[in-house]
Amino acid sequence: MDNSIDQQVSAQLETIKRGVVDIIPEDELKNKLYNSIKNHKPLRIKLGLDPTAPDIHLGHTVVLNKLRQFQDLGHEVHLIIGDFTARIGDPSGKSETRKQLSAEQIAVNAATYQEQIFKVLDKNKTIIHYNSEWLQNMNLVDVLSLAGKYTVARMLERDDFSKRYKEGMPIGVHEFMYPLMQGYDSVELQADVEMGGTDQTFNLLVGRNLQREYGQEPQIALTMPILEGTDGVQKMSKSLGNYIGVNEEPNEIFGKTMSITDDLICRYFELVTRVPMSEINEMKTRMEKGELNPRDAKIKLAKAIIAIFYNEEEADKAEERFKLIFSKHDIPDDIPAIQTTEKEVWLPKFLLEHGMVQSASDGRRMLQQEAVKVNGNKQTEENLILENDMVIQVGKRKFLKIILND
RNA sequence: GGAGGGAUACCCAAGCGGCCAAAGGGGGCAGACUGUAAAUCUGUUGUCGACGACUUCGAAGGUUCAAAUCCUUCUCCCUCCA
Repeated sequence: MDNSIDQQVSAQLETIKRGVVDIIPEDELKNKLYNSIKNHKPLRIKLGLDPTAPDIHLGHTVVLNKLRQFQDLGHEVHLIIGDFTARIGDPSGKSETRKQLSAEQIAVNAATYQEQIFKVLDKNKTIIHYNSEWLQNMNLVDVLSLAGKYTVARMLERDDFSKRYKEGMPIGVHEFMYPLMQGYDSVELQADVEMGGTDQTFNLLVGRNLQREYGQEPQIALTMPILEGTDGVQKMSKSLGNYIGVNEEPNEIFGKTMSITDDLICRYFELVTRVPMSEINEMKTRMEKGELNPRDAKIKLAKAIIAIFYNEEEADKAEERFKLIFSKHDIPDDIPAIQTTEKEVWLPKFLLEHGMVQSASDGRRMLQQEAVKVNGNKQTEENLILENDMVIQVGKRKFLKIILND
């Protein structure tokens, strides 16, 4: 073996191993990398996407980030939109019936998806496929031949299948087809590596086995951790409301990042940013020694995240605004302004009309709790005489500027 | 097909005729504090121009001076047996 190639392999491997849970098997990946470098042939990295949930959050970017690293190392990323699977739907009504999507809906979702994905991925090094391209045209003979390559016993290795089987819960026969379809995607693609969260491990391994059955060199299964949400306990998901979305405003991202628990800081750095590991480890020891205020580490983290989805400039602006409001308790200058001709208002209703409170009752409570400020002074009186350029603040984060029209 | 158990606010969960706009916990919001929208502590958490009124305890009826609580029907969930 060539020494300089070996060095390149080690270097690539180090980047690749950052944050991963499992590389199955690592030796084969080394070989693939070696051959790739030697023959100047990029590896084909696969990721399957379900076009049902078009809102991407930081949790999704963990995998995307890894793909980006592969791209930066010169490899090819192949995204597979599972339009065929989504169109069939999953009628096994047990847990959350998977909805059947129309072709138009899938197209819309896929477009939204891509727009968000390319905030992380390099568009020029990404190839998009739709699995209906090959799955749609299979006939029953093809399907049975595919099914024949796997056994029921092996299917039952999958956790949720074996669990449901033991508990006497129904398992639709077609459900066995889903891992096979996903695995067949790898065959069509001749994938070298397939990525996924740890929950995808079984499916990734099916792909490996199928490729072997079809006479191909099997893919490497590479799994990434499931990221905890801003609460630090449960996995990040939209329905739990503990997510940071890639499409959110820089100020929102900044604030939400500042609200994560301290022990999540390094994990976020490792999994969602491109900050070098050496730097992260240094911050970690300095925080442990008390030399580095976790708050400052979080500021750095928040800026790094914004820089990925937007740019450095937006990151700086968000930081400035945050410091102004929370550290100096000042009033920012880019607050929403409303024009009005009213002179005197009843605040509970007025605040409600401008979306500052949930209801008039809520508004009253805010006043009672001394959460309302007018031009920086506490306001407890329910009636207020408006003045031009007056700034009304509810809580720490909601501001409104009054422009009086005569 | 048979037997039983359940459905209460954003979520979990008490209450089983008046003292219930409904305990407790979680979450949310706010205040204090600080290192920050971390942690901790405190308050608050149906609506209404409001010491009162109105709507709410799976749905619809009924009994009662009075119903989340009792009765009837219906819908949905769960457990056991066949």
